Amino acid sequence: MPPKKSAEKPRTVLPSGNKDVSFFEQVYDVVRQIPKGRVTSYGAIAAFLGTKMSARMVGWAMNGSFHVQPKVPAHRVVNRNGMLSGKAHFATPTLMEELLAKEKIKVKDDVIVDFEKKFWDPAVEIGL
DNA sequence: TTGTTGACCTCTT
DNA sequence: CAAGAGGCCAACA
Repeated sequence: MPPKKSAEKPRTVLPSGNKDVSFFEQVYDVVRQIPKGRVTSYGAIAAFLGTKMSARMVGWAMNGSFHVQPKVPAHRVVNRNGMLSGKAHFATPTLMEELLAKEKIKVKDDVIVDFEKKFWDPAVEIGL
């Protein structure tokens, strides 16, 4: 085989040698701070980072959170409506519900019950 | 290289 | 009240 430099595929997240903190790292860090039994929304994280418009990026970050370490409790992150929008992206479509059930979080019709009560605002907990 | 898609949110019609 | 479009950043084709 000829000398091909691009032997490995580009890492989805956390490129090697990148010392600078990326938007994704910020998301992972915040999600890891989510206490057990609590949940947050993509927009809340995005807003805490500074731009609430980047809520989409938060979702993309979650996509790579599965192969990122330490593992990120992506099941604790839902959309603004408290709906398990990303449940289909988990290992199994019921995994998210299962994990939330272990957190004593009730899920009804793919929607977290008392979402507002279990809502964890990073801007208040971490934002000081 | 450009163009499109994506686990969203908010505003406007 | 409901539906549509815009906008952010990154990865994939």
